[in-house]
Amino acid sequence: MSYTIHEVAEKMGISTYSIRYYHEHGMLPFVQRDENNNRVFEDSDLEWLNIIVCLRATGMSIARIKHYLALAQDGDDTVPERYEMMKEQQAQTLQEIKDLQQHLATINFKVAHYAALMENHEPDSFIPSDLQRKTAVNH
Amino acid sequence: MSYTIHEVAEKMGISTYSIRYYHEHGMLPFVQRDENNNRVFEDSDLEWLNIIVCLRATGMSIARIKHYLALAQDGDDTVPERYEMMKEQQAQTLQEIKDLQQHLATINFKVAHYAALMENHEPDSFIPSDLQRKTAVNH
DNA sequence: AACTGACCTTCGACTAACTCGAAGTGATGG
DNA sequence: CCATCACTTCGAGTTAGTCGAAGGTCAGTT
Repeated sequence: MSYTIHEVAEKMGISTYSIRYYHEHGMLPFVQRDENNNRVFEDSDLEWLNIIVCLRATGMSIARIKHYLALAQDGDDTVPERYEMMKEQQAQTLQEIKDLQQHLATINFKVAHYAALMENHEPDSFIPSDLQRKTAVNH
Repeated sequence: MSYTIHEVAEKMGISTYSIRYYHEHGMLPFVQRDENNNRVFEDSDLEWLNIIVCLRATGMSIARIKHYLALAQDGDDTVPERYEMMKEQQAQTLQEIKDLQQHLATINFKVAHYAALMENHEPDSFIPSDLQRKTAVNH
């Protein structure tokens, strides 16, 4: 099964711009062209791209992803390094989720605060106290 | 209590560059200067900054944060709009956490895959199958 | 008095990762 | 034959920092 760049963009939830950017930067080495020079994506390309999207979304840089892909094309000897990379990515992503949950608690407090203000028609206290309870615990 | 830019950077876990950037862009309107033109941060500035860091970390753009701060300085009439903004940020952050958890599952699978390869000294299959099980469910 | 080092300042250049628009190519369809 | 559509390349623009150079102020030391 093969796909156009727009179909791939749709499937992966990213823009065609990004896909071209990844391709231009050598991150989709197996993508073919048809007789009109249009990119043709196979399922195996989508698998690559899926990994790329996953690693980007969890904060890995383009340079590091390129390094990872180079390792993957270099055979079995690189498995330990790839393992280390994924372990690191795993740890970073876990931390990122924790951070987001903490920030979410702050936002939850804000939402509740404004909801209360609107409910009770209390005057909104001026800026300092509006921002006062930044470290609200909320879980 | 007042703080230098380096103390604030340390406390907030961001760089001094970012703090200057926020200040230059009008996001820290109450920061004072001492007699040598150095920035002096009060606790109320840290409260502002804490909100800024929270909103940035959850993906709000600088432009939108500036709008939010402008609303906050505009008095009670803007509470409903601020409420809507925080509701939206809340929803986006929840979604972002879900997405990250999904990506984490993919990474977990990769880690397990490489661990198995290293344990069993199996040859690493070539790229397509290496990337095969991208949609592993893992929760 | 001059020097050193620790802080801070501004300014302008640079970066990553897109994002977009303009101009062009080639197949399809009325 | 011309329009429309889907794609192409290329170069410029955007966001949110990140950094280094050059310089001011002060405290302590030689």
